[in-house]
Amino acid sequence: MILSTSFFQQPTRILAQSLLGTYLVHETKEGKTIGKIVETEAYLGSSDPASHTYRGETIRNRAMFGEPGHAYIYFTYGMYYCFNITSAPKGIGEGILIRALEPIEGIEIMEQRRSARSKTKLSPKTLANGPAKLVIAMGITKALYGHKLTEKPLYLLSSDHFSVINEPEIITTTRIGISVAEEMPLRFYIKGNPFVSNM
DNA sequence: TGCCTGATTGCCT
DNA sequence: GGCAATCAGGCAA
Repeated sequence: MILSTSFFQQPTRILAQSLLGTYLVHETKEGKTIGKIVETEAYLGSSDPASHTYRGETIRNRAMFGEPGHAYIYFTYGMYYCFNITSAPKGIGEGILIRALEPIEGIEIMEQRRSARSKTKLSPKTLANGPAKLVIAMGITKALYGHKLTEKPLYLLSSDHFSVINEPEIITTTRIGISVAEEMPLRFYIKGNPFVSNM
C-alpha cells in the first residue's frame, strides 16, 4: 500500500522509526527502483543546532517548513545530494534524513547509476548504504525538491507490501557526520541489517 | 581494516 | 571566507 498523508503526521522522532522497514519507490523511464529503508536520522527544528532549520527558514530549507511527507533534497560538499522526508506540521522545520536502503528491485539500474560515478567494486551492500549513495542509486534529483511523497513517481510503500514478518528491532544511536549536538540520540537503524551505513 | 585527505560548489556568517 | 547531515581512493599496519 502507498503510504498516505496521515502516516507522515506523526511526531518526527516516531516517524523516523516508523519509516524503518518501509519501501522507497522511484519510477523513471529507466525503470522502477525500490529500496527498503533501514537507517534514518531525525532533524528537529529550533531545538536542534544540527538541523538546517535551526536558524529559521531560508530558500534552501523551505520544504522542511512545509507540509509533512514531502521531499527535502539538499546539495552538500560541492557534489552530493541527500534526501529527506519532511515532518511536523506546516511552519515547523523538521525532517528525516534517509541514510541507507536495502536494494529490493531494479538492482541493475542502481548498479548502472552508481558505477557511472565510482570505480569501486559495487555489491548490493554498498549500492545504497549512505545518504548520497542512495540518492544516486535511486535516481533522485533536485527536480524532486518539494515533491509530495504520496504520489508518483516517488513514493513509499508500507512495510507489509513485501513481507508479512516485520518486527524490526530498532537501535538508537547518535547521528553521523555532524559537529554540533553530537550527543542527541536521533539516529535509528534496523538491528543487524547489513545494508546500514558504517557497518 | 582503518585512518586521512582531496574533490568541488553553494550557502550562511 | 569558511565550511558542509559525504564519498572514494590511497597508504600504513
